[in-house]
Amino acid sequence: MLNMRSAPLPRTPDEDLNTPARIRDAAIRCFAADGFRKTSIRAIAAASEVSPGLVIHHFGSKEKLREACDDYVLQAMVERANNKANPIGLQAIMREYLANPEEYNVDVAYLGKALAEDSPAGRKFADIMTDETEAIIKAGIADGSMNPTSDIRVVAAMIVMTSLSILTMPGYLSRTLGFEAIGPELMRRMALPSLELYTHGLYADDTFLKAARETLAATSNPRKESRS
Amino acid sequence: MLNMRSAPLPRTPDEDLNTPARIRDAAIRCFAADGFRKTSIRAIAAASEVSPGLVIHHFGSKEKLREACDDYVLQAMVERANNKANPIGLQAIMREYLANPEEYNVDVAYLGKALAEDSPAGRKFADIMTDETEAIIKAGIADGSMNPTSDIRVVAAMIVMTSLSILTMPGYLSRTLGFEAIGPELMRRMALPSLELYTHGLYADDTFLKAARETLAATSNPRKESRS
DNA sequence: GTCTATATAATGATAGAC
DNA sequence: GTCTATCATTATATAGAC
Repeated sequence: MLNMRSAPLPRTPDEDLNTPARIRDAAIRCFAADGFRKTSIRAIAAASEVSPGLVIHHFGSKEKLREACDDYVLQAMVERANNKANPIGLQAIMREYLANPEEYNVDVAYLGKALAEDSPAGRKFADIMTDETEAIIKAGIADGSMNPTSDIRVVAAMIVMTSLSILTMPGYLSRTLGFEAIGPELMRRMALPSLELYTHGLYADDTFLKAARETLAATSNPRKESRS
Repeated sequence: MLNMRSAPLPRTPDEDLNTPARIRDAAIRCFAADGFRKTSIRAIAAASEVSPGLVIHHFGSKEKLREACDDYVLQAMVERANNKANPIGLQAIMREYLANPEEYNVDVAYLGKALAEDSPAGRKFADIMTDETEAIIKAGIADGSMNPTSDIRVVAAMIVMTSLSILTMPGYLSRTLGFEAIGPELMRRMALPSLELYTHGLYADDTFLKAARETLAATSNPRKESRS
């Protein structure tokens, strides 16, 4: 049922890798730690213990190296994502975090930076996640396990944004909750209250909702200044 | 009751500003558009129609210029934030957006980049917003308008993350919902479903919540490997 | 395949004329 | 106050030896 069996990644343990792969992995670590823009070819060369020239020789340019990293990380993440069970977005990522301790964090951090920098990999990941989330919600509403909504896509986007925030603003979250960093402990603390929120909602009654409905109805076609 | 009266900002309309102020405003626009790191002194100089040397002459360094921009934007935002009414985080920002059309977006975009780049202004803004949100939730629970939770701080963090995502990932949100950019229309579309989510929750029953409670209870003190 | 050396460009910051 | 010119650093990328 769960995919806790397969290791975080079949990513070959250490340095029985060939040079391009070692450079790529070092680049992924660098990009994950400092972001693409801040990371220099020199830093990647140092991290992979080769010369800066060799990095370019194998990948052509920093941009092409990024593409290689994007592809690699995306494939790894999507692979894992496809094994995920029901609970939506946040819970899914939480489970992943809880299940896999380290190693996994590199890809997560990489995507976090990719999302924050709005790079191609970040966009693609967000889009995939949104579509999947929307499908899950649609199915949930159909089978009665989730509440209907006036706009599934918006709900999917909101849930995805909350989930992705854990990746794009890990410093904020850990600081706000008093942890040193994102990790199993923090995730465990969030598990229950987040489910409570998604189960019971925040507002105790329909006051705000009704008010908004009326406001919107009134504002909906509010006699725009004459069209002519 | 609402603060729609006061203009978006008393920020003096155009260029009856002295040079440092003009440079600062141009820098804010540049940082808001491209982020701090990507923006060069030269770009700011061009945008404010002065020489690169003058930018440094007035602010000492790019970092000091950033601090000046941070202070200015933060003050403007906090000022507005203090006028906000009840509805939590997301709704508050939505209202701001709906009330103020343009001009306001510069500050919002600035903070979005600041948050994405994890700069001092972004941190401070997020922290302020979290504390305020937590206080509002606490009060809401006390007066019965909001549902109790096992961890107010976590709920506050989640709501803040969702709200801030609109700032840190504006491209994602508009793309996902099929808009050209963040704006009143998009905000209007989100208003109702987000309130529905915060009012009724996503899950139709307690299944997941109960399951999580049991799992956590079982995992809580799961006989860690002997402590010795 | 891998390195060293270097070309080329951009950046933040300084110096000094006006 | 404002500019021009320039320095010093850093960056990506290239060239050619080994």
